Amino acid sequence: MPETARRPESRYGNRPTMKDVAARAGVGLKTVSRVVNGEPGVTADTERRVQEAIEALGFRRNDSARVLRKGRTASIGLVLEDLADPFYGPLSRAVEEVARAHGALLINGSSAEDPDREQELALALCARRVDGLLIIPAGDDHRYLEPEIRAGVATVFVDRPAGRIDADVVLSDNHGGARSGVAHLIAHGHRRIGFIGDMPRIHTAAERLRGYRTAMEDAGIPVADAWMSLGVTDPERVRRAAEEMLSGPDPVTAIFAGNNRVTVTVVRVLARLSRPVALVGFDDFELADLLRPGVTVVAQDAGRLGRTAADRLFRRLDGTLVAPERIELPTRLITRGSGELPPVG
Amino acid sequence: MPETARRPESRYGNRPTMKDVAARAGVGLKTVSRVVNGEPGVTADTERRVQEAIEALGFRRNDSARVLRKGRTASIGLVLEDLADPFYGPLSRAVEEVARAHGALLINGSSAEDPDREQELALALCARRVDGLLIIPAGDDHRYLEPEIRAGVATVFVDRPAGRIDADVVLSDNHGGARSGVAHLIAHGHRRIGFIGDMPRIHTAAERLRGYRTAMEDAGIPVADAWMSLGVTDPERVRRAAEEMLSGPDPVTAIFAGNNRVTVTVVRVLARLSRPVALVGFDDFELADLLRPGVTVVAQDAGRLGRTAADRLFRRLDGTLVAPERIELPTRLITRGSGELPPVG
DNA sequence: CTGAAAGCGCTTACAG
DNA sequence: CTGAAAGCGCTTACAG
Repeated sequence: MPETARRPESRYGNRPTMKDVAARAGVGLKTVSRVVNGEPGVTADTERRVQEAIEALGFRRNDSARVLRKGRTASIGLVLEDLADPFYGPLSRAVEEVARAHGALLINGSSAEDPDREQELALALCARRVDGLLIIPAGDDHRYLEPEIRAGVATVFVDRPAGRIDADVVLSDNHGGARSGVAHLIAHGHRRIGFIGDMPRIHTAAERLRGYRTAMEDAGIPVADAWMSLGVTDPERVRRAAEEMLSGPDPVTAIFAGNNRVTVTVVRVLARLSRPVALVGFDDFELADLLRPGVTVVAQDAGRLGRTAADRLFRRLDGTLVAPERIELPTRLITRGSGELPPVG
Repeated sequence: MPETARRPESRYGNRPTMKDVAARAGVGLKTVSRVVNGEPGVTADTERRVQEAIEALGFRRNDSARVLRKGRTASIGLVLEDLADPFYGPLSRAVEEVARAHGALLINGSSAEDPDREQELALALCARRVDGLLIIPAGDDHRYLEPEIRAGVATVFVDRPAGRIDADVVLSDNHGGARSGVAHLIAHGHRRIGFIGDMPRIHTAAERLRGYRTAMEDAGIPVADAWMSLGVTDPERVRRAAEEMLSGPDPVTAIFAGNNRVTVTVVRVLARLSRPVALVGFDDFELADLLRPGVTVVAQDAGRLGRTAADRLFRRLDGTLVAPERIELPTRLITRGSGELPPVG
């Protein structure tokens, strides 16, 4: 017969357990459980003795053990691109508030726009048995989540739709927003309009490019290849793209920037230019109104995106919902000056 | 004899367990465990059969159960003020990268600058048995953590020191940074300099005010009470504070802003003013260089703050460290124009 | 190379 | 009002 398994080398020192509390208070384990969880059916005197033992021992319930028995972890996961990006901070914060209202903890992680890392993170969260998963996808194939979803992990995609699986998604009207932003430039007399966006495999980038094309087509303006540049949002790449569009015999007179990272770099390029170039950016950003000229943007509400997705997730956890749905939130054009400059050159 | 306890109403559906995999593969539980964990001592043929069963069943190891047995959760917690604040995004991201390098997951939560909420969050993380805790404190009494720290939860404070307990802390040189920023204004001829900061109970706010006082004292300039305003960083409060200092018979000719939230609001107030007022802000922020004038700041490195604290936490988890230490990181004055304006009025 | 038994710290479902 | 037994899904420490 094997010896009693020795206690694992724990970093927690030897934390007291309910058993220890029970022994000290001279009661049964279940009574301690009742007191700890505020369940009824314990006399005031017994409760006092248990409380004293808890404090003397410095006991804190081990929620890992609790989770194992109960089946729900009261936690949800959020996989996003990069917490350092000002777009995701408010989004994550909004999700956290909804989670908190439901008594759940939020675990978020950054995919760094790497599909492998997205998968690794999402599955690690599943292994920790989060009740639900919010994903801002980096990749375009999410079949790896099928067993998890089938096993009951509520899943909602945010900002970009899932790839090759049917799932809830909450996103902004990227096509319509870009279209209206570009139409705004056209209305102010521009015809040679550049588009600088994120990598084309990213859904939002592709949709915004499509919005640009639609607006140009609506106005009957043929688009030159040299006017469109998609790629990483690294400042160096964006700067070069902008400079190319702005030079040569037929430079663009206006630029539509595909996201906040791009807009900021383009603003820097334009600031060094002697002639005025119009600019509309997708995504609002702090201080956009204080620049000269103020930067006209197509704003989306990151907080609302997160809140809406988290609400949907918890309704799924409540078992209220059935079929996956696509929820599209409107964008808003905010004019501040840069988008109203007339064409020059 | 009681019946076998029924399976709890799980939201996970009925996920397959190692036992199910073992049954399907026709092997013992331990063999499945070996395969899942990549342990040696399994023949290629057995391993293949187990892998097939895993895939057929859609098995994923339950890390909650694993954690319970092993004692370490491979996760750390980060309690910060507000994830939507651009200062904390990069800090959190830096911590995440260090955690990832150590194979740990990061759980972060916002205290919303509320001491009760900080405590609630920190203790919830302890109940989930995070291996370590990184705290940007909202409160000034952390004795509630004593039982946890004694039980082995590695704890490192970030940005602000712990209150009433002895613990590691990694912070910026708030006093020295503010002092140099104010000295810079004095060097440019200012004597009537205002200070607008966060609530005085927040350590960084108090230290930066102290730096302001030191610089003024160094220069032999007596400070008027009307020149100092501390409180919430709500735009309305800050705006009023700035406007008061800037009006009256003896208005200030320069303002030192105590953090990034304050700076942004002060910039807005100054933009509407007809006369130039000098400004130096604590904390750098995006686009500070593109404003007219560019905003001179005392910059701290949020990413480095997070990285340093996380490194320290993991060294504590390795058992390398003993006595709590205070690590102070230098700040850097970045001149961009607003801090070099001469006094007017 | 393989697996049965015991246990991690809780909760469930009972019985008294 | 109270508590003993069984079990959540794994890993540990063995023995074969």
